[in-house]
Amino acid sequence: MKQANSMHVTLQDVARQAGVSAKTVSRVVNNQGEISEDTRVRVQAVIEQLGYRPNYLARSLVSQRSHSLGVVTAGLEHHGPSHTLAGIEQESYKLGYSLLFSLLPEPDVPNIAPVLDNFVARRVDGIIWAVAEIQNNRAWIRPEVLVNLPPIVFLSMAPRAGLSIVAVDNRDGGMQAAQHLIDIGRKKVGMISGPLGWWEARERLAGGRQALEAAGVECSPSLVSEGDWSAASGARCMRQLLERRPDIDAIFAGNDQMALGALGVAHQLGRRIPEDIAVIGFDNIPESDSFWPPLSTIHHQLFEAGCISVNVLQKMIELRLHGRDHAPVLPTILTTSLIVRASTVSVSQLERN
Amino acid sequence: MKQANSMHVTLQDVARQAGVSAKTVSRVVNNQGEISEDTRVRVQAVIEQLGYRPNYLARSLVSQRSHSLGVVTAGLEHHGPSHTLAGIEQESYKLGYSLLFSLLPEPDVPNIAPVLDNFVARRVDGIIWAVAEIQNNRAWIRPEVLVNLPPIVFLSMAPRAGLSIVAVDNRDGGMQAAQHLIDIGRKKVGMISGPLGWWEARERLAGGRQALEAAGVECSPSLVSEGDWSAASGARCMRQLLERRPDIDAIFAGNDQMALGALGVAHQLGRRIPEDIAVIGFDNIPESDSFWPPLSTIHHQLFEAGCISVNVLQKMIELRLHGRDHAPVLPTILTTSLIVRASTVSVSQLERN
DNA sequence: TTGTAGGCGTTATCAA
DNA sequence: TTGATAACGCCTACAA
Repeated sequence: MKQANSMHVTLQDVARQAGVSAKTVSRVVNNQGEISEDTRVRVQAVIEQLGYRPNYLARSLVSQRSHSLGVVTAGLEHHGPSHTLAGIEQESYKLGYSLLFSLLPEPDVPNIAPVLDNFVARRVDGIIWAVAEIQNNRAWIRPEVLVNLPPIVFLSMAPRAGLSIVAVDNRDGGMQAAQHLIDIGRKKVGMISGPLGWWEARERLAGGRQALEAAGVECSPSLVSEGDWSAASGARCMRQLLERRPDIDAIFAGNDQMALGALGVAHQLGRRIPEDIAVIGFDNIPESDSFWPPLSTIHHQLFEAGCISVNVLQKMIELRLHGRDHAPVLPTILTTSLIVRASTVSVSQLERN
Repeated sequence: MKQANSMHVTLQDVARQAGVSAKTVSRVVNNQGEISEDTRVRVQAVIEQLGYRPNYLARSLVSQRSHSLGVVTAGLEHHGPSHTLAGIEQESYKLGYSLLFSLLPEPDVPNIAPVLDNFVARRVDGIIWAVAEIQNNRAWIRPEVLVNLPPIVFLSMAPRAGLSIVAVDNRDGGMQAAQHLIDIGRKKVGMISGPLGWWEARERLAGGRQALEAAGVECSPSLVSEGDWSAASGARCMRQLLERRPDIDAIFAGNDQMALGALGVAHQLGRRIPEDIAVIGFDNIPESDSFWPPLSTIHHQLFEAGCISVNVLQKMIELRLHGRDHAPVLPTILTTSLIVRASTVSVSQLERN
């Protein structure tokens, strides 16, 4: 007799009640194998009557697949990570995976072993590493570590042999931003970069530099200031830059928040935007359209990056299942696009187009 | 002989290699029971040599606890949900729970059964419902449904008998905001509310109304406009309000984004902030400090709400484990605080304090 | 201090 | 079309 205090009805309970074997019930539940319409209906009825809910833990134990993915991320309060996570979740759901979710307190946690161990212990089918590349926080990525892990996809890092990577083309985005400032005739472009420990910040800055140099526009250290992504730091950098170089006629900020801070300082000092100083950001956060004035910026597809990473991972999982491991992996690079608004081009000019 | 193609080393493998029983290895792994230092060291060595990783699925199967929590949320791109989720994650990690994560595509998905079924199938120990209360998207919360579910904590909804609820005091926050505008002598307060299908939006608006009425300040429908939380909608509402009531001398926006939109329109129309129009928001998003001018707003503790919800849930889980179910549950209501910045009080006045 | 037997809920294999 | 039996990896009870 089954224990009465058990909260959950089991396959066995259903089988007994329906007068069939456990395997038969299993077949009904999984819609698998040939079953007489007769018994299938009868079993189905008992399932509903008893309120049977399958136990995926047990199923995973025997099938050696958990149908779950581990996701590691950090800085959810920022625009990028949260949008990427949303994409990851949606695509995972579509493909029938559940998400096991780990949030690092800081992006450069020294010891990530516990997180990975937990994923392995719970037998996730794959892992998505969605933490920004900062300092040497990817030093743990070594062949001897990876070999004991399920398939992994890395988001936002420089291409690297043997790794599956999905990234936005930050460098090209930086080039587009600077090029736009050049195109509207600016000659003294100040750059407020993100923290240079971040790969993405370095890329955006490098892209900006590249465009300026190619156009023969000044690009000296006195025109660059390093922020920390926050609006407050953007304001700080803006003040510093204007002090050093009062002749600045344009600003390329590493993200929209810092651009917001720069705008505030410009207002405070009575500089007209865009007449005196043109400002462009990066990210195209929803609010940037409502800044004063509306902010020109670089749009990139974070949500899509999340979706793609899941699909790539899914393929890797399938490959491993079929024994064909270590198929050559190509990095996926997503392109960016320029959004022109009133912070770089006067309203009258915008309307003319 | 153990299959060679198995990716994972098992307890048995370790036991064989170490020349002990599986149970002994288990004891070492779980640090439980008395074991001679001798064997413990020997077993530990084999564990590391073989790279043994315990299988939590199997452990959960027998122990009837998964040490995982299911979290349902929506609208991660917004400030509130992402911060709450961060709090939930951090606290869960501290208490040794992993997070199973579900993101609803919209806050009012008609059929949430699949999400709950998945959680049950994976035998989560508890569930946190962190979806905003919108329209009747909580209609599914019925006793006959809840009884088949593990313990659940609900975030952000009106107190309701028999449910564990953690919520911010949006109404009091709304009162604080309006009271501040009254305190600085404003007589014509326009209100830009969030979408009125949202419980939180209604509460904030109701709080504002309550304060205005109590102070004998006008509070007519012509002074209220309904946005959708977005900055763009804030701008739209602001224009509408100023058209209807050119005499408006203050704005209470239901969140900081809409306040941002309102600020933009004010600039566009040449109204001085705060001299002509004082503006206050709600949420205290990080950027609000860098708006132009810096935004007065209502701060609330979303991260903490997440932490608390996990602790409440943990207690419920413990109770159920000890057979004492259905202990009386009290709603946890978090207080808000007023942040005064230059959008309601002139800079000179701010500095005087 | 250590080992044995049995079971957690499910699926795979092979017979019937 | 169905059913017995044996895993899956681990833990609890009870013995030794």
